[in-house]
Amino acid sequence: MRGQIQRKIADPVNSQTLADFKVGVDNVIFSVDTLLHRLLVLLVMRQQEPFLGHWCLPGTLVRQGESLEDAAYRILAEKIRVKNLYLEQLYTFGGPNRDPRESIDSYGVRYLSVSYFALVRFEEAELIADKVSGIAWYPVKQVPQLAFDHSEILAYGHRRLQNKLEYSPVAFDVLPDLFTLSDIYQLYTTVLGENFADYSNFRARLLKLGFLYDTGLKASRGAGRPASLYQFDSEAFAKFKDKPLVFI
Amino acid sequence: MRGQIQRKIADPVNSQTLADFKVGVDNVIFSVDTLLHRLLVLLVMRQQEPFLGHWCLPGTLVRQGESLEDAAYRILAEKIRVKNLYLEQLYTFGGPNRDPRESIDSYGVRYLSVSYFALVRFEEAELIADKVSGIAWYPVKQVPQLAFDHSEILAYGHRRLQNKLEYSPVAFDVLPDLFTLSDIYQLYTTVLGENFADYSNFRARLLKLGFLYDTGLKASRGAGRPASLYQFDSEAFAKFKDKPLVFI
DNA sequence: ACAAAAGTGTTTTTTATACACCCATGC
DNA sequence: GCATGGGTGTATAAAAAACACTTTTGT
Repeated sequence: MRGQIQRKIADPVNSQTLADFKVGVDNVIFSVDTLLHRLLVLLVMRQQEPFLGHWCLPGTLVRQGESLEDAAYRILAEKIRVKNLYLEQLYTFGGPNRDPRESIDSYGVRYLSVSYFALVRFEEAELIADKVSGIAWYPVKQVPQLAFDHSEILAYGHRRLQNKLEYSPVAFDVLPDLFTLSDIYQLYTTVLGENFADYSNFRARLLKLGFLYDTGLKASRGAGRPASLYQFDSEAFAKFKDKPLVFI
Repeated sequence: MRGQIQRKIADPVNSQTLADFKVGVDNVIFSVDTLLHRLLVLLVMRQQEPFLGHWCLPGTLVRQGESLEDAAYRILAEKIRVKNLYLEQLYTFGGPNRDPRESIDSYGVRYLSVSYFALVRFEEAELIADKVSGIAWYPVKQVPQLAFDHSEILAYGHRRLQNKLEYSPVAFDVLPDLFTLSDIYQLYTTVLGENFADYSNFRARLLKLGFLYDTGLKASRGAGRPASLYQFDSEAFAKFKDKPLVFI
């Protein structure tokens, strides 16, 4: 905050030492492939220097009149078509020398990244391939070294996802309208690992919360007993707003 | 991210529509007056337009070569002298029109604020009054309307403080080397309100964690039985790192 | 002696964890 | 009929919550 005006009035001495910033938004977009039991993150390949040909998180510059969150949604919409998603601000990375271009044009320009974290439904998400570009879902466990400090951003986003899943109902923003309890369970095990609770206890806890409505409909998927299809009851969930919630 | 260079090379069409940013850091600095049972936040009075004469959060512009966190520490050090504190990034507010100067010099310049949240020890903190200025601890419940969107930032910081206190040991960063269990209890009740747990249960839970060492020393403060003075044992605490922690 | 503050213990309720077992379907 | 996945129940352990009581000080 405080730009030219204050520099002239209040701080003429230090005016050269202030940093000028380019502000961008980078998204850590996760999805869960429950069939293959993999947590995926969306990566794009850089089409120009620096880091030409390296994978990185999808990012964009913020436009005039556009909020940071709008920019995050825009970048997401440019890369994938998806109806339901969860998105929130993650962290702001703004240290010096996080972008090699800072030294090149050496006007003291700094590159700041406000990162956002998103979770989308894998089965629904449709990747938008632009002409040239590389764009792909990468299993989080197999992500290569990323451009800039994006590996660090991704690691931070991964931790946030795990916490979010345990303490808030993000999963339901990403599940289809009708889903089975084991759909949820698969999602949780994939993201959190196998050691958090067995199916039976997970089930009991979730149902006791009372915001899952059993439609009576059944889903038959190959062998085994057909599962009940549930619906998220946002009215019944409303009373949990503000209260801390543990889902695992 | 991506500034002049990319504008010329990759996106000449939209170059006018991109926003330029002034980046500042604003701190929400809390302290707890356990004697008067009040949660306090540090406010300063603006010395220039816009919002001349209004209270706001202490903030600063980021300098060349200075990280965001460095800037946050610098602004804190300019306002108070304090040895122990907890500080972390809070949130980045960067929507359009959050600063009236945007419309004035209308070059499309945007004012972005990376906010930091800090907790310091009230008894130890010494306010640094610069020549003219107003600077004061305000009870959070009695804070007036603040300049810019700082009321919103404060509200966000307040929520974060409450969560932090419940789930992490921030309190111990702010307690003196030797403290009594009721010191901690007072701190918790002041921040979280009176309805979280009674003293007896709070005590039992905290001691069971095993990282508080009873020095055997006693603190006698007026009437009543003298309290044992405890010490935070960071070695014994180490095993709780990474694990989720609930303190209330 | 008694009020005030610290500290201990006990009882009840709730929640977590680990299982064992029954149910409905496809092949 | 049996493998496969869905669903229920139970027994035990641990934790949370409520509250009664004892101890040690100052006055």
